[in-house]
Amino acid sequence: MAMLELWEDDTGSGLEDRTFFAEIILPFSLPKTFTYRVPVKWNSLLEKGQRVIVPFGKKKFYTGLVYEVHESPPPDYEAKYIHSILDEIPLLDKNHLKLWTWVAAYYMANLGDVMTAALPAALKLASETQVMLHPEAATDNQELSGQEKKIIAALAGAGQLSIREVQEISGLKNVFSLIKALYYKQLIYTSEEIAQRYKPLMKAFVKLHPDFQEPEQLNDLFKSLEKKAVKQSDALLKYISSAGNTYEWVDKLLLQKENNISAAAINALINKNILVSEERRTDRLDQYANDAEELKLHPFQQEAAGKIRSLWKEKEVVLLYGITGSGKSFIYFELIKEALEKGGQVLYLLPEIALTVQLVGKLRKLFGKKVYITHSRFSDNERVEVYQKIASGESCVVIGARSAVFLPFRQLELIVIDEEHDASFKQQDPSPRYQGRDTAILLGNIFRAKILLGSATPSIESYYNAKSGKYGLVELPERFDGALLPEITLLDLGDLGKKKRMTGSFSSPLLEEIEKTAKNGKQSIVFQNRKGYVPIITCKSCGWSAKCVSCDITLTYYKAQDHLRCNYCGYSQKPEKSCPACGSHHLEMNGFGTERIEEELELMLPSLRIGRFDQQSTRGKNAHLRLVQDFEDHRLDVLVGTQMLSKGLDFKNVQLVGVINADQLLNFPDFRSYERTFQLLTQVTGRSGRRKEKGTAFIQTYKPLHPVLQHVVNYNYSKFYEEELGDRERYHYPPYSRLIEITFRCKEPEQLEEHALLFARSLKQSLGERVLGPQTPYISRLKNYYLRRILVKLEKNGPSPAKVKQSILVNLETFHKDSRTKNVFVSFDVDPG
DNA sequence: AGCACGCCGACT
DNA sequence: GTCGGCGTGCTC
Repeated sequence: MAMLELWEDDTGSGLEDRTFFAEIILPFSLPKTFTYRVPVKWNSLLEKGQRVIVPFGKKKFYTGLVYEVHESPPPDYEAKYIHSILDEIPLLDKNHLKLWTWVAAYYMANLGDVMTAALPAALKLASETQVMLHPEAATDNQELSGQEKKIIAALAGAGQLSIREVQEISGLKNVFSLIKALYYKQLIYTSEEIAQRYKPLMKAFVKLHPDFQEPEQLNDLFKSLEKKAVKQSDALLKYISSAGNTYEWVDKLLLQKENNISAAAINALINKNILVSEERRTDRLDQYANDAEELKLHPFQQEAAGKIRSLWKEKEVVLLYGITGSGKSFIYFELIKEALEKGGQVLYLLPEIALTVQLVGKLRKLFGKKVYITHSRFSDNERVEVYQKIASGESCVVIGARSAVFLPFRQLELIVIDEEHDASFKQQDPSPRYQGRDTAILLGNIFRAKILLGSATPSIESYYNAKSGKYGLVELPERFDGALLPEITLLDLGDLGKKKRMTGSFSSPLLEEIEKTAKNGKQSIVFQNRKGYVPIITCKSCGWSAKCVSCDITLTYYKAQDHLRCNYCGYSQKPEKSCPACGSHHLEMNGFGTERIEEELELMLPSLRIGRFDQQSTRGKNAHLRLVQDFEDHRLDVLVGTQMLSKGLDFKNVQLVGVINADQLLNFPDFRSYERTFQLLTQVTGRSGRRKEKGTAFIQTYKPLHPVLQHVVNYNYSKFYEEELGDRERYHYPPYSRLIEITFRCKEPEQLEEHALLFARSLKQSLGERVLGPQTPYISRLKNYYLRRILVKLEKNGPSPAKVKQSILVNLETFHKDSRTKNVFVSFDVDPG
């Protein structure tokens, strides 16, 4: 434990004779905080929001966070002592703890889950078991297995190893039991050590020794070096030219690289005490010089910014609704500039950080060094540095995905949430399952910061909030620079089929237009929202179809790799030659994925250069960028792709967008499907046409009268919204509700069915209309279990999640007593809405 | 997250 | 007969 800083005794504060206890959050999914005793010497030192090291379990030590300090000793156990304090100044203040508490309660997560999500891994230190050879170990006269000998040998070589390292070196699987055995034989001993995980980056700097700074002395020095050490004299000269005549500190590596001088020459100068060297702490974050580009707004953008400013006087949140290409970003930039001028911090939230190169570049040109980014791709050390920068209270803009809401802001002035409707603001998988957008709004409220939501296709809930007056609304109905919106046409697949005007997936009008567009030197985008070659393989004689062994989802066939894969879990297998159910060889490929569309198009229009843009074709490190570049530089005429095409790409020369089949989108079994379809089609078709040229978009469909498609064609967002909301209310899905998901799990489907139905009935008696289901979930099977789900809506003004959960649990208990079903398991989760 | 305890299958 | 699989439960 030598690495831990120990604090000085704290006597004379008047608190010496009192005993304090602290509620500590531990970084695991545990339902409560744990009570630890505060050593008397830290009575006045310990504060809420500090990180501490505490013993937990039999021997481990973990980083915990002080949630509360009080004086009530726990009644039925002896509290352990806090081992040490990690932050003298609390890392988090009451604002952040308020956010954590809110997230945990609102999304039914544990505080530990929130802590795990909120703190960079390098700030969560934990002890590791170190293994050492016992000094008096008599290795020779003991009977040891080969595996044990291997471990002893490894330890003899290294002296001390962590269990992890032992595992890596020995390559053994059962290290833990072997170490235990060796421990009992008294051949080794163990201890717990806490490793510092954040390592500051050290850089060497050099400077001319003060003894040589006078001109005559320097002259003498050069004279003596010129004869025997030409390289050194040269190096010294280079140093002087970059350090200037005040002989400043110069980055040693940079000096070497830029002037092509060897490390040996500089080291020799250091050894001779001609140069002085010093290791200095530097940060890893990109530091860009401020190019100080002037921000110029068009009058209509000025006007919109003005409207936003005045709405902020009454409302915390403003929704900026502007179609693709309407110039939203410059309005963000203007408001960011103002926030920075006030000395505040700005959070710029984006759904996914991957496709933001253009944005980051622009922000750096405008705000230079004040721009920081956080990524999931950033290293632990880099994340800690961004975290510390924000915690220092420095005025800056941080660009980040949803988890950036947990950064330790001090002076938060503005939050911009771009592409507000995007589903990836929702964290679905590990708890806390939270909606990043809504959490950001709460964060803004806590800090009294202004909040700006932006989208070309707002989510139903935000649009509703804006229309109902909860948020301010600013609309940009026109395209920037007077550019025209594309003309969207629906092509009736049924009708065109009857008239024999279809070739494979392509209707004649679409095909002709693609050809014409290429001839005119313009580009086309073909949108098909399915990966792979075919999404389903079925048996013609018995109806069997290839499904994933664990997910109950049909397997997609990928032609390039000649295998079937589950798009949900990634399971893959070789395609069957005959039907495994009936033995028939009549296996049929149904439907079209991007691979197959690309292949068809290549056959029909062989003279065109066609590319494919989906997860497969963009997998490699730079494949994605290269493909985008190829298309941008017009080395391709057509780009076939999935919904990846809708994300933030801006192709200037695209004249035509073709949607292969809109029905697939309309059939997606999810209650947000129409909204998503509307958004996706609006975004994709919006990629067509720029500047003064009007674009064209064709949507092929069997349902040309479908209201969603009609609204897309007419750019009729409000109308779409009215109908959609009406529908949702009819089906008891208000657009903004969170749902408690009660999942029943059982190996016997009949038993599960019966159990879930009965339970839902009894739950409906106490909770009424809020209970939905049992649903047939999209994934109905998981490994060898069958799943059934009951949903309970959580209304904004209804009882709290905890209360609702409590009444569900009470119900469940009585239900279990009555029905005696023991092999049906129940778990709880939240859909963050 | 660890780690202990406890109960069933394939092995020296 | 035992090792070792992971399901369950506890940690202040």
